Amino acid sequence: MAEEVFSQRTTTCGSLTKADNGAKVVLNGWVHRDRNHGALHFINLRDRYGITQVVVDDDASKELQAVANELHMEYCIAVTGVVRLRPDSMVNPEMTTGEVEVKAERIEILSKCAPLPFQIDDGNEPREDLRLKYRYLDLRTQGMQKRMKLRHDFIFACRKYLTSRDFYEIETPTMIKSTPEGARDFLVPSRIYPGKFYALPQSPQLFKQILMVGGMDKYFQIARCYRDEDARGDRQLEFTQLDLEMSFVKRDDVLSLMEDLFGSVFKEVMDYDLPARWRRLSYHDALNTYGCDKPDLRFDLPLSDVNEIAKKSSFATFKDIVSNGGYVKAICAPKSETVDFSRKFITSLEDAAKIYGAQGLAWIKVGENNTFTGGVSKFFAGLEDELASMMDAKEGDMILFVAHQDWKKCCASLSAVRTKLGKDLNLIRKSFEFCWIVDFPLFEYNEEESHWEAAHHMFSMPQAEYLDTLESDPGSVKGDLYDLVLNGYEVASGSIRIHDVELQKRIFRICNFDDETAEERFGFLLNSFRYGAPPHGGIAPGVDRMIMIMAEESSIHEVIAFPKNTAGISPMDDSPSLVDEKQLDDLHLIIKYPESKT
RNA sequence: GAGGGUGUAGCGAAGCUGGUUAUCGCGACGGCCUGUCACGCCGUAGAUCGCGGGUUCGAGUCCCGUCACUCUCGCCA
Repeated sequence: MAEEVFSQRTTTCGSLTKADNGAKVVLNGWVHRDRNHGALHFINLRDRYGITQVVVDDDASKELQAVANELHMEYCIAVTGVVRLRPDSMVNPEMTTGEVEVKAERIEILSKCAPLPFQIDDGNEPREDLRLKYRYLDLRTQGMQKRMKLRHDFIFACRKYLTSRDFYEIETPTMIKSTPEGARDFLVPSRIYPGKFYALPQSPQLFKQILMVGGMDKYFQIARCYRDEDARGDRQLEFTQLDLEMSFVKRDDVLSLMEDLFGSVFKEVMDYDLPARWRRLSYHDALNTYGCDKPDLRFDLPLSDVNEIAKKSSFATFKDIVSNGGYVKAICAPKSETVDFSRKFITSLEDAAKIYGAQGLAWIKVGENNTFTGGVSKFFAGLEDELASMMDAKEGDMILFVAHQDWKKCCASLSAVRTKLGKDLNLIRKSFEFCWIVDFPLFEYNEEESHWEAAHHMFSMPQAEYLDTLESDPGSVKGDLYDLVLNGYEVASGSIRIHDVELQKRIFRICNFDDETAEERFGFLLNSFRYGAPPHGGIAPGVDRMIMIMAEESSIHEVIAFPKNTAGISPMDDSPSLVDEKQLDDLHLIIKYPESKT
């Protein structure tokens, strides 16, 4: 190895204070800004820890002046010099190191920087694909540095807390057997066994259950999960879960552990005090009251059932839908100082509703003494006081209605209106509002394939009172399932699991897996249950989503070091990519291209 | 699979109902500058307006197609 190839730092760029006055130091870092006054140079030197001002004085040697003149932004340099106090009038209170500067005696250029494809930290954020292509530059920005720290702090705090509660961190395989339900699997072809494939796990579900059978009692893992589905702002094809599982627990043990965990983590990481216990809503109540199973509780605006009064109105559309067993729901938009309930605004709300299946959005403006104007007001003649009182509507408010045959579509459409109102009317409080959604239905009917399937997954325990009616009335069965919702995002999902072979088989059968298929697919799980399986349950918070919300971002890309774009491509390393014929041969694969491609 | 939005110099943007040489900020390059901290000042270069076709005397602008990115629906136990 070479001897000393560069002057190694004695401290970082965020640490010097006036207590260090007179100290000889070496700093390593990047040229953040370079202010050249001819004979006088100011260089803001940046590393992960902060920024320190380096000065090249007019008394500097010719050599030092020459090097200083050569510098450009993002050059990686080593500065040897002496810490000194800035003149009083030159102190920069904006910088933590603003009371001092380093008078350079020597500057070494460790690595030059090519002309930048975009500027770092100048406020003009480039398009995301460019940021992703040059992620190593993007990561140097203050925002990314801050979010990577938040991510580390969050994960470390989780590890620490769970360890204190007797959890073991255990890794499970990332090449496993493909299972037939849920999302599409990513497959890994086997070289040794032609035609056979591993799958990348969609979650460590079965393995963590088997860890419980193995007597590990309490387990967690920062687990990478893979699902081959289209991306969104809050999800991509590979993501990270804080996966955990516990033995000999009931639902409330898991819920209170999570409350304690995040209470501790939010305090430690953000100095934020969460309530000790969080609101619980049944799945049905969440849909009925907020229209969706992941309500944003940073603002209220509940939905109301107005079937009864709709029936009494003279509006044929509502009456028809109600008499055919459909639903009419309404929401009251509070009077706003900043937003005018114009035709244009109402249309924008209607557009939001239509995305989720609403045919239209009916509206009424409430005036003085419950006088109704506009929209469908004339059909509610004589019902003004009743409706206004039911909706708690006051002068200046607007009542909005969605009517639909299908309860879920009615809820979802009006929920979209609620969300838009929250944003547009500026009703969203700045806070972290957790809530539990519990009592999910265990099964949903798949119309296309004409059979029942698991609403979450097939390993969740039905609630005891439904054990006798699983087969006769699957649709009404509620499970010991729970979702954790934060600010309108689903951030965790879990359940108490089945640990009994016969019960598990009954669930498989209802989901259209005969015993033979179930044994073939899930035999290893069923087998483990034959050897003294403990009651167990768990949950898996999405790490990316949690940190995204904590960072007040709207895309998980902002909290993942190297994310894929929405098309599943990584612009930096250009994956996915073609491979050599030789590699395909080794894997016994022949590519069958779609017709449109070459 | 479907819909919306965006695409103008290395980056971020402006460019109105079509009208001369496409504008601004940052950056790059050259020069000046002793207390800046988004330093300042003077100057220079840099754009087939995503791509293809059409309408028109004339297209960055209008129309059709296409590609890329992005948001959303479907999908995501």
